Amino acid sequence: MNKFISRLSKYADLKTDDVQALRALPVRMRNYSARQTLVQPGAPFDKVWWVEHGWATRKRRLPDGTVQIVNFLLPGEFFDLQGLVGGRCDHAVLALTDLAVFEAPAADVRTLVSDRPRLRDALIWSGVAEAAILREHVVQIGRQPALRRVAFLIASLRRRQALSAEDESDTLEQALGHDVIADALGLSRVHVSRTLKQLRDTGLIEIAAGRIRVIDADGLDRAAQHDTAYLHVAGPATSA
Amino acid sequence: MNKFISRLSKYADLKTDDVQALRALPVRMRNYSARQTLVQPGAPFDKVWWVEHGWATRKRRLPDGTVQIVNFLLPGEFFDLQGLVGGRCDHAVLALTDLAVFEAPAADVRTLVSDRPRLRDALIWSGVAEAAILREHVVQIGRQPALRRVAFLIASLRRRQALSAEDESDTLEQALGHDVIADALGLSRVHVSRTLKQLRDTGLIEIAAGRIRVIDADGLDRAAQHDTAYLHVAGPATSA
DNA sequence: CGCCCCGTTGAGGAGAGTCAATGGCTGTGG
DNA sequence: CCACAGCCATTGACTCTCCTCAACGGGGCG
Repeated sequence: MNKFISRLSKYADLKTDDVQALRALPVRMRNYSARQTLVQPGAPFDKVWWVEHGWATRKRRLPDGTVQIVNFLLPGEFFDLQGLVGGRCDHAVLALTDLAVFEAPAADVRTLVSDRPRLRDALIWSGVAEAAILREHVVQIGRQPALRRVAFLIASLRRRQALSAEDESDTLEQALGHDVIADALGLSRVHVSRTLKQLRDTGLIEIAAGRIRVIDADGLDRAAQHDTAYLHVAGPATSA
Repeated sequence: MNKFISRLSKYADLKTDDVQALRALPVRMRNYSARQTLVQPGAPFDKVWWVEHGWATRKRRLPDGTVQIVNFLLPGEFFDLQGLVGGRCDHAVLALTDLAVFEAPAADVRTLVSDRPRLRDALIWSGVAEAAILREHVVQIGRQPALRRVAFLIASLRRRQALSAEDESDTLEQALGHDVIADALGLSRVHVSRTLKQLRDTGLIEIAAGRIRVIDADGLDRAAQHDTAYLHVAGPATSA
């Protein structure tokens, strides 16, 4: 719960009774192992989920077998506003690593949202932030060459993990296969390999045991032409 | 107001008092001419908007001058859940054609959302639907060749305009410049021209006075490998 | 009438994809 | 303890889609 609460706190000024209400939710923890499917496309949204530990992805498989990863789900991140309103999932959710998630019945969260405006706002913010990430993803894939896309992905994942982590590590806490990066960025595995080599050779990153370490964060942002505003890191606080 | 209300009605089972509450909003209509900017990047979200007539786009301009259109805004569509929670805009909103929008003070809509669960759900659905469109956009741009992207864009815009129109026309109600299509799909103007020619030559579409008419909707979907589920057309109704 | 915007068409080039072979690392079984 | 299999990253060679540059043309508008 803690990562989720600390993430939500960044989106709204939660009071102690809001936090207590969250803690009073009848949650259930579930564990998945890497590569396991959490949600099949077409599955109904009758629960609300969030990630406690490990990374997951939203992905779509096209008729010709190719895969596009639409987004990553990091610890503290909320699975979807759609959990609040039902419907069916238009994509799959897949564990990228060993994964621990909490789930709560949609009805209980709906009650929370009705009774507590601050929690409602925090959850809406969470949805707004994910939409911003999606928009940025469109921009990157649509208009950036491979080097910038890869640089961008690494820089943004590092920032996102910092959002709900205590220590601001310069290393991505999970190892990413080249095929994962390729499917996220619309590139081929081979070209991702070449591009990562380029980033290593220019001294921006380092890879050990599959885990990427950012050596020169500013250089990486420059390589990505990365504007950090989109993450809505500070949430409503910046709106003043 | 009518297009907005009829669109929201597709997302939740609004009662007459919900509709009355919407109509009681102190809205203000604004008109813009084509190419005018409605929202600058960085502008605060202190109002809630929706489109009554005409088309708009969300776009981002990169440091090197290239543009990526992130999404289109069609009549009846809601500008953003972010209007409910504030913050600043990470992209620009631009009138693609002459445009009429309604705006309402964020505070009034927030009250509505607090008091009326059905309206709250309808608005959240609206945000969920836009997120779905964004995900689909990522998939198309990431993993589809030019022909499929263009076919997809045309097919999906036609579907979206049908969502809040009475007549299900086979013609896109607004003319799209090739540069607009290019910026939406991450292609060059020249290549869009070639691709449209291909779609015309195979008898899938027809263009008169810049407006695209879909001749063979099924063929277009096949060309796009288009799965219509993502639009959440029927909203929660399909969740049963 | 002429300008300008926009779409069209052609030629050449660049970035990324595909195919394929190699090599390291890990896990497993003899 | 070693051999082998399988997975993943790497590298090379070739191909293809799409981009860029450029010229041309038609239609609308001043």
